[in-house]
Parts: sequence; C-alpha cells; structure tokens
Amino acid sequence: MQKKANIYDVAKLAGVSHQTVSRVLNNHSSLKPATREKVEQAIADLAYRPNQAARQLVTSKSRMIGVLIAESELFGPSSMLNAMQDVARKEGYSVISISVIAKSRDSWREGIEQLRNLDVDGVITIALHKDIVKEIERYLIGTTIVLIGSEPSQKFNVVNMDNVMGARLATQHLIDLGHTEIVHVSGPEKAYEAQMRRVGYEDAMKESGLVPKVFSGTWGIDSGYQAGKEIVGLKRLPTAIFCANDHSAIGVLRVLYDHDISVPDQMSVVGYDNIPEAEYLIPSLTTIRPNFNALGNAAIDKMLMRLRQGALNEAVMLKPEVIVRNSSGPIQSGKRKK
Amino acid sequence: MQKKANIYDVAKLAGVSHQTVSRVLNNHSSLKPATREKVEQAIADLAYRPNQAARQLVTSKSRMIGVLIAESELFGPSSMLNAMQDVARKEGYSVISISVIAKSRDSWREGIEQLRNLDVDGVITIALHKDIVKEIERYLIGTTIVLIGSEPSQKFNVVNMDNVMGARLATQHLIDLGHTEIVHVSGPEKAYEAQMRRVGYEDAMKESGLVPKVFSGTWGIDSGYQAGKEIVGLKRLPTAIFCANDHSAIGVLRVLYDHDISVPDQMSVVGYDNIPEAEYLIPSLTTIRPNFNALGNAAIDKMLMRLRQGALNEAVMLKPEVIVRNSSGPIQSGKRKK
DNA sequence: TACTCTCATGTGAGCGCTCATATATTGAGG
DNA sequence: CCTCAATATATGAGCGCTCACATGAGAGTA
Repeated sequence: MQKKANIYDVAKLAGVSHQTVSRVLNNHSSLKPATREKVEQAIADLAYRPNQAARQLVTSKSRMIGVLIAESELFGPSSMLNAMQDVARKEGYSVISISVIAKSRDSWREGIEQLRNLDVDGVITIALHKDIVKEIERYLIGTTIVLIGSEPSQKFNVVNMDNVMGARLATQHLIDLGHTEIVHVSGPEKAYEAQMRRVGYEDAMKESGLVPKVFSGTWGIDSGYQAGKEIVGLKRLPTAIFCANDHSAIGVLRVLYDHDISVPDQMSVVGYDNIPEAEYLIPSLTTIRPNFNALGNAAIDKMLMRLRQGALNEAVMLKPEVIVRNSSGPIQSGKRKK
Repeated sequence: MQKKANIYDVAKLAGVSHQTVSRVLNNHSSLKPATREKVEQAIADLAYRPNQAARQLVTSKSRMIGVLIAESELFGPSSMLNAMQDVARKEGYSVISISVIAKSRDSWREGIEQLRNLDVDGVITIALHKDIVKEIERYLIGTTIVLIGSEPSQKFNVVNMDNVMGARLATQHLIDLGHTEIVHVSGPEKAYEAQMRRVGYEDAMKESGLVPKVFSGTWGIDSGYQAGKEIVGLKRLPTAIFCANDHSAIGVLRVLYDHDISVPDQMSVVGYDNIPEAEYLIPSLTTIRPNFNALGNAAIDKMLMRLRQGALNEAVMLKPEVIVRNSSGPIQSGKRKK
C-alpha cells in the first residue's frame, strides 16, 4: 500500500495551490466552478481523504461528541445513543460513548478523564446521578455540556422527557380503573428521572385523595423482584402496582406469579419505558412510552446548536404516552386473595 | 479560561527541553529520576495534557478502535461492547462504536465510511452478516480487523464462542429429558452465529437418530412469536422447542401461553444467551450462557496484540454452558393437548 | 490609458507534538 | 588526568492542515 495522498499531492495534480484545495474541502465561496471541479477530480483520482488529526491540530475542533452513559445496557439509553449517532453522523460529527457504572465513583472519574483526553467538542450525559453531574461540572470546565434526564440547571442545556407527566398518566390510568390502593416501586434515589416519576405518582395519588406508598428500587429486574416480595408480604395487599420501569415490573410480575396472584384480575401492574419485551410478557404489560429517539435527537440538536452558536437555549421537555395492555384492568370486588 | 499549556511551557517551567518532556510523557528509559520528577511537577502545576491531535499527526496512530455493530440494542452485543471499553481504556485506547442496521446496505456503508474518516487504528466487528464482512474487506484495506461471531478466515483474526457446542448442549439437554420431537427456531440466514447454532442443533438431533425441523427467524421477539404461531398450527405438535436466542423464546412462550399450552408440562422451551430477563420469565427460561465479557476481552486482546506485534494469530473459541431453569422438563406421557 | 475595486488564487507561518540526530554530561579504565 | 564509551539531554525538522495575509486578473469608472 502506497503512502496516503495529502493536500499538496492533490494540489499538484489539479494544478492549483494547496490553499485552493483546502477551500474546496471546506466549501468556501469565491471559487470558480471549473477550479472546484478540477480539484474534486484530483481528490477522486488520488482517493484523498483529509487527515483529521492535522485538521484538529489547527482548528482545535475534534468534531467528536462524547456521551457519558450509565446503565448502557438498558433499552432507553441504548436507543437514545443510536438515535444520537445517526443524527450526529449526518452532521459530520462522531459520537463516542463511555459507559460508566453508576455506583462506582472511580468508574465515572475514569470516564470523565477519558473524555478530557479525547478532546471532544462537547459532552452529553444520559441519566446520570446528581453526584456525577457535579463531578462533571468540576472537571469538564469549558466544555459544552448537554444533560439528558437530569435536573434542570442554569449552567447546562437540559433535555428531558416529562417523567412527572408520564407517572401521572400511569397512576391516573389505574385510578380511572377504580383502584384506590396503588403502590409504587421506585427507581434509584439519586436518579433524577426516578424521582420525577415518583413525584408524578405521588401528585396523582394526592390529587385523588389517595395515600401514596413507595417501595424503593434501583431500575433492575431484581430490585423489582425484591420489592414485589415486600408487597406480597403486606398484611393488606394493594390492588395495583406502578413500577418505575418495565424491568422492575418484570420482577414484580414474577413474584405475583409465584404467589398465585393473577394479573390483572387480582392485581394491576403498570410499567414505564415500553421495552420491546413489554408487549410479549405474560400478561402483556401496560406501560408508558417515552420517545427515546426524539430525546436523543433533541440532545444532539441542542449540542450542535451550542457548538455553532454558543448560546445556551431553553430546556426541552418531551411528552410520553400511555400504552394500555393486559396487565392492568378494572378493580374487581372480592379481588384480594390473601 | 487561559490558553492550554503545551509541551514547551512545561519544558520552560521544568528548565529542560521539550524533548525531555516528551520522554517523560512516553516514559522512555535513560532519564534521570530527578529530571523526571521536575518535569512531572511542572506537568501537574500547569495541568498540562498532551494534545492528541498533534500526537496523532506525527505518529499516525489514533489509539482509537472502531467497533462496527449491528443490533446494538441486544444484550449480547452491548455486553461485549462494555467489556471492550473497559479493557481498551486500561490500555489507553478508546473504543468508538458505530451501530449499523443489519438489513440496510447504505447504513453499513455509512458506518464503514465514518470509520475511515476517523482514522481508527483497528476495527472490530460484532456479529455482522457475511455481506458486510466482504464490504469491509474491500473498503478497509490495510486496517487491522478482528471479527467477533463471524466465519473463520485466513485474512482476519476471529474470536468466537462455540455456537455449535452451545446448540448441541441445548439440544442434548432436551434429548436427555426424553424428548424426540424437538424443533428449532433459528436466527437470520445470513448471521454466522445463527447458522452455527442451527448446525449444532441438527448435529445433535441426527446423532440421536432424530429428525431436525427448523423454523426460520431473525433474532427478534416478534419473529419468535411468528414461528411460535406456525408451530402451534402444526397438525402434530413437537414436545420441545429450541430457540436460537432468548428473545425469540420470549415470543414463543407468549404464543404457547395464548394457546394454553403449558410450559414445561406440555412443551419444553430452551433459549440461548441468558439475557437478564431469562431468569424472571414465566416460566423462567432454560438457556445457554455464553461469556460475553470474555468474548469482548478476547477481541480487544487480539486487537492490541496485532496492533503492537502485527502478527495474525490463532482463532479464539470460547465455551458456553447450559443454565437449566423451569421452561424445560422431562417428557410426559399424554402430554399433547391438541 | 490609468485607476480603483472586486473576485480568485497563492504564499508562508504555525498548530503541538515525535523523530532523527547532535551535543553535553557522566563514569570507568588505563 | 585523559580517553572513550556509555548515558542523558538539546536541537531542528516536519507531520498535514488552516489561518492571515499577499498577490494577480479582470471589470468598472473616469
């Protein structure tokens, strides 16, 4: 394989100066169409591609966006990531994602460190705990940052889905079905989105004069399973459970099955996220569908806007919707088994 | 924010030449400990970090590894990706993953294109169709490539899990339980791993003098659901189903439930991959557990080895194991319902 | 014809590093 | 104390690009 062509090789072949080639590459105005064509021909002939490193060295722009992401194996985050990649690619940016372990301070330190070394133009974070956001604030000074699923802030651009509304919708759906004893299996304390979902649940309950009761979890199937066990151990069973995400709902459904509590006849269950499995669970899961793709797109849009114009602009808030399936149904008299 | 320090600033502060600083950065030998300390102090004082672009420009090494990945939202691929990131980070490399849509030629072309622009040092592909591998072969000439879950090849390093063995284990498990009519719901035709699983199934069946029967699918829950419908529509039902992955097993379980065919009493079901949900499905799913982390690690190891020593070395093959849960059980007399 | 003014293109410097090489410093042996 | 090889450090060039500026070629005006 012969040496890669550089801008001078192209210039020579096209019979112009290297600067003219550069102008073509960056499609400058004031270029004779004929000249542009000549250069483009030469570029094609030599299979020339600009050297990113050289470009980056002089412009100090890497055209890379870093994404810090916890729980990257979850459906929501990974959907967003894919959406971001697509949009970014079309704009000539690359997305580099760094997965961190939410609980491990070392892990996210490493992630931030890597991001700094990489000289990314901007950083997007997905659903990070408050503590990590603080850390980012401290260590990535001067970097353009967009937060997804984090507390609104004056300092950063924030893109969120309306978790409060989603949780209200879910809860109201159960209330509308006649349920009055509805408990909530929450996500992690430190996750903003989990807290908002909790707030939505509590608000909806209080508005209808009902008393909220929360079992705390961590997004995981396993934590749903644990919470489920607590719930079935209650001396007085509720008639409905709203889970902070579909995964914990899977755990809950499992416990109910193990205890012969039929869903939705004896217990209604509602999840959140609309993971692909939700529709096929037994019974199929009523849930809230956030538009993850839109969220990812919005985040990249914001990022590019800031990168190009510099201005911090207003927060984005996307609306979710309810998907009613078979895991939720009207309250039945004589429903309780225990 | 003041201008970032460069190597000359560090050199001046430490009272040495820029070259000495460079030596410290690349920890060369022949450096007086005292000098090294002085320089390190200066680096710390100035919060200096080397400029990647400049480095890359002169060395033509980006220390980035590109990962081309289809179905990145699946558990297996995303687990591998995480594992790779961790290992790579420790070695000072960054992983940049590009998700492509398996069915869209344009999509993977774009992916390859982006990889070329990025000047990655090497490319790892995860479970790509043969067609894409060919494309890669054509367009990424001169790039170091490691394939995961692809057909063994003289040209590339390949890392695989033993899908044939996994499928044999699954099938044999069912045979050992007394089943003789076992069907298989396969993955996509063009996916090497799907084909190997199919081969393992067929081999095990034939060895026991049984006749294999395959329903073709695409890894998706939905395709499992479709295949399931075909199966329950059969005039003579099998007594066991081996699914190419857990997702299709979810679809199959759903159909069986809808048709009141109880699992495992009337039908045994075995999946493949051991996704986190498997344990909590109703009933919990017997499956094959590949070691995705090990697979990811092995791929990065191979890559780094090649990057540093250049030699193509022998293929890696990892062994999976069976996880027996409640979706499979001994054959029952009078089992058939229909 | 001479003069400005615009448009189109060319020239040279320099981004921050590493490489190859030159020079200074040390320590051991006679 | 001097020589010679090692060891330790310094010097200058150049990677491939973009930036700021310089220059050339026409068009328009007087």
